[in-house]
Amino acid sequence: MQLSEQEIVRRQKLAQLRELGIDPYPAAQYHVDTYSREIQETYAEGQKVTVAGRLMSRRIQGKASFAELQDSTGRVQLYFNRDEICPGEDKTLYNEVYKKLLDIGDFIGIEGELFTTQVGERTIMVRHFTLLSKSLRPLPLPKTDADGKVYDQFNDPELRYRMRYVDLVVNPQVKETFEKRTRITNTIRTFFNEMGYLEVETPILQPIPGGATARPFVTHHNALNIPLYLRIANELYLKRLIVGGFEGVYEFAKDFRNEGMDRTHNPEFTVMELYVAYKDYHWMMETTERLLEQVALEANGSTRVNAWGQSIEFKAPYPRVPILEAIKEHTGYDVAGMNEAQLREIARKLDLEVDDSMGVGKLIDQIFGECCEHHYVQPTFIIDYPVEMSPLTKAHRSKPGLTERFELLVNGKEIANAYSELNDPIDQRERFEDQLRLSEKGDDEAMFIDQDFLRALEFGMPPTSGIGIGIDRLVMLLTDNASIQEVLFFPQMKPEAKPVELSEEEKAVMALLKPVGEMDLSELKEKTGLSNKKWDKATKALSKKGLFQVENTEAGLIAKLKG
RNA sequence: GACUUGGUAGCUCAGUUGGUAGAGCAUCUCCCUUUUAAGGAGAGGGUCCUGGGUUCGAGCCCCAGCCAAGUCACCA
Repeated sequence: MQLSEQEIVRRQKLAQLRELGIDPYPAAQYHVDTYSREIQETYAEGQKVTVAGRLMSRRIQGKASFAELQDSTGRVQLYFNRDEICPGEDKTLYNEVYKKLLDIGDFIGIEGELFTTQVGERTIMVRHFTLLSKSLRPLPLPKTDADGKVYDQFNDPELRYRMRYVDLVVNPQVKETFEKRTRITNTIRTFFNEMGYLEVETPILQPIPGGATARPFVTHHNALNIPLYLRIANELYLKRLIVGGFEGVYEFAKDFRNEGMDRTHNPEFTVMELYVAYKDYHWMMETTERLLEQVALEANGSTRVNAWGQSIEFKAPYPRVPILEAIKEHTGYDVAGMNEAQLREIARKLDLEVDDSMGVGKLIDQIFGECCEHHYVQPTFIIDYPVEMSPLTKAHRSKPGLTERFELLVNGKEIANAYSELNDPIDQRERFEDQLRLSEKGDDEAMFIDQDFLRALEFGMPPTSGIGIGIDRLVMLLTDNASIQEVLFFPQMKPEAKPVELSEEEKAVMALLKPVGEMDLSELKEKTGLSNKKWDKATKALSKKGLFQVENTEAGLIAKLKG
């Protein structure tokens, strides 16, 4: 491993600490009795405190020094004085250990007393300090001046996402985003728990990926020798639980979709799905607007949220707009009752891209998505979707061809999707068969037929209303982040390329093989002039690194370049 | 997948028709008892993303590739 100068220096310090009899990674627990935030909030002059955290900055001035300690709640200033720490003749602990062998980023424990400096900063007078863990890599060190101007900010998104641990240490606002995320999910849990609904867990590995239209990830179960899919939704399992007699069930589900990645899509993402028996989609709209009002309030202290340059008011109620009226309003076309050919004609007039695999549902979805969606900035329920784009939704009680479904749009983005669940097993089987025909036409997202789910419906499911809320996008909205990567601790990234280091022998082999690509094995060996042992070692190492492989062909053994 | 922009020291960034790689912070050495983004003085630190090409000479120009961000497409 290639070490930078600073990393080498820190390793040397590690050795020197051990020579002084100081364990840089002690095993014993360190009893903390105070957090930095408490010191700022409930300061008492002279109070004895024990704190622990990372050393984040130092200003050494001879026999005295100021430093900053960062714990899980924030930062507090430390004052190190040589003669306080080393009352006797031996000044090693200050001069050597503190000044020379500690580094920014090290975890230390501090025992001391609170006092206020002449400049008015609340500070700990250090009496004893304990090294708790030595840091071997230098942290980036953003600094903020009195005007709030930030210097040397650690802001390269690639580095921040790949090394989220560093991002969290040096960028407090990043930590706040994730703390807020947990507050949001806790609020939702409390809300549903208080309504008496049960939080459940359903399979992530599914033999049939159902409940949504999307491309799944496929994996394989060895013992059963069958393909399994990572779930794209958990809807069909939660409905089985309603069949089983639960009044209301919900799950925070990680779903997986094998699709592109951009600032609003990660291959794995979180959806909260809720199903409640004996309810319909009107009830669900009322529940949803109450829920979001509560969530916004607890996340930000206000029902009004400023995000992406918009001021969004989450106070209930939200308008209900039928999708066909939205299309009529924003395009001028009344598409109610149109067939596939007519819709395709309208889509073409609107300069939308369409292809022959698109059925009525997808065409309407396309028109709405392109021409209408972005108009809905304030929370709005778009309701009564055509049956063709809603294969799991109950037909509308009074409007033929439509279903009892709504999507909640905020800032032009879909935040939730909900409906009165289809519980007619015969209708459901026909809808699945329609999907199968779409699939045969080339729509690779159309749904599979889930026979077990149909069997469950045949035993009878009460009238039920269900909803799915995209948690990542909701968190983005409530934390004013434009990218999903900012609200996921570890967003998916391409793997980091590992630097491949080659020995002299391995280089010699590669040098001969690289210009030709492949070569007779024994000829290659002879040309390298390596001993048997060295040849064996070099080629094995190269194949392990994925650069080289041997193929057994009719013409004999052939050495080939790989990768 | 397409286009645009970027990749230079641990971090943030400069780098002029193509002519010996720079700054601030961090690091190291020395000096310094209540400071505040930054105490003073000095020193060290580089695969300029990778591989080709043009050239006497490439961080810079050309080609190919890798990674990222943004926009679009795809995708609820």
